[in-house]
Amino acid sequence: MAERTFIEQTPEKVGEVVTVMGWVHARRNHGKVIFIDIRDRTGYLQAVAIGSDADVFETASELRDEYVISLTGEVKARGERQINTETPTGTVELQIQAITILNTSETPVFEIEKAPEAGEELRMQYRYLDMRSERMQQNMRKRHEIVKHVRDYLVARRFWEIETPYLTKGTPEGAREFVVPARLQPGSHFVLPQSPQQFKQLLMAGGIERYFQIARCFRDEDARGDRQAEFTQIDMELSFIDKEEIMQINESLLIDIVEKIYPEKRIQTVPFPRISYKDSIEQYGNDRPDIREDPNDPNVLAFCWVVDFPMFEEVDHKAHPENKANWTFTHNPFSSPIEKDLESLRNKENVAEITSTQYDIVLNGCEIGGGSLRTYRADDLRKTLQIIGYSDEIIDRDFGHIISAFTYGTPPHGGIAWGLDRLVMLLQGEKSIRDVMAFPKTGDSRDLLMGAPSKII
RNA sequence: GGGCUCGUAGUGAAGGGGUUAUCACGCCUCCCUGUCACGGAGGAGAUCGCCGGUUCAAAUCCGGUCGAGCCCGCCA
Repeated sequence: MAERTFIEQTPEKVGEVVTVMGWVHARRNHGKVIFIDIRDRTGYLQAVAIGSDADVFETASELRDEYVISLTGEVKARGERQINTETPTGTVELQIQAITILNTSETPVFEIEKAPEAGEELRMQYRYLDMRSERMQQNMRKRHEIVKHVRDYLVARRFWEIETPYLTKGTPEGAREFVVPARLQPGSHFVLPQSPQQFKQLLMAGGIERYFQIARCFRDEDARGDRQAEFTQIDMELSFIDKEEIMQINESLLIDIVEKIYPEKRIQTVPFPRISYKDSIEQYGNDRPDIREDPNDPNVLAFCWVVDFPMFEEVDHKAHPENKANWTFTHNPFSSPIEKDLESLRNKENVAEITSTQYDIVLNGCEIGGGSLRTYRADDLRKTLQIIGYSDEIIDRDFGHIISAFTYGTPPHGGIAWGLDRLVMLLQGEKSIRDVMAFPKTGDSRDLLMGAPSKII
């Protein structure tokens, strides 16, 4: 193929003969002159075929929407009265010298330009068409930019990007897990991780010191607008660190993302306000306060931290009749209490008063992440698990690996995980995380494009 | 597991017991040398999600079912 010029580059190529490749976005046939709007990932460009060039004109008249074409021609400056100020390439147009049809297309089931108005079922079924729309292209591009930015930022701060297994072991309690039969151990199964929580702590035990991962997580629960069966966390963990440092790194990173990738948006308050769990419940009625002064301003980002969560809460025996214990953890059993409550934990007294080091990051009333300092001494983890009613047998069976690790010099550590999909959703002004995922699933977790799940043949 | 909303040409919507089932966009044919959501003329395209019931008559009312969305439960 000829060397390709991206459409966004064409305004600087006046007078040059270039080849652009992309999709037929629109065509306007005026009898003796045909205008083709060709679209690639970088934009649209008007190309012109005139009747005096019979070969080109004949091919141009055969083109239909979404045909994939290669156009070679001279980039010409438009006359003053023909400049289109609506588009970045409106100062130029391509005088077509050769057209190659690389592939044809059926009439799309919905018009690409109107994809956002199409039914969501159809958009998911024809995701590859939906994805050509400006809206989805922007969502995918911005998501990429955010992830790239996070990577660069963390790597520059001595984090290592490490992958943890997707085929792993179940953990009791928590979300329902996806199960994968283990062929080589009939009757046994793997589960897909709800989060890399235990692995990242084991990485700290392993001396990695600073880790991050763009990690897929799996939860076999009913979906919502902001919940999918599989979703992506930006997961990180650090050793020899205090709470303040972790919050500071994350706060700076979020501010940096907004400043670099969303310069048109404004963060309502910097540094991010910190609200205690108790105050949040009292003032906002929940633990993800929407502190926006003007909730109708699409460009305002109101971040805040919610801190001082209780470590334990009383078990709701109606919702969890199988749980005979009196206490359960509010976030996860691996969070450490704050320093002054460690004695209570160790003595298993004043349980209701024990405060966790947990911190949640909230944006515009939506929880986009949470973390804590972790318990890193074996006895303290055992005490925590005992408080929530686990016997020593269960603890050794289900948590033996991590308790063992803690007995071999695990450093103090802590971390956080962001819900990437939710963050991108909020930054992009979308109402559903489905719109910032390339291939989302329906509310009952089916993939309409692939037809999954399906019977194994 | 529960509640609510929706399902009508390819797409998005209107209609709400008797209509030739309406509109916009798209599609097809023809005309058009400056449009950029081009324009003009004409045309095709719908067993009104599916099954059953009520009725002289159902897209319309009722029941069920399937599919989609939202919410509650659930989401360490």
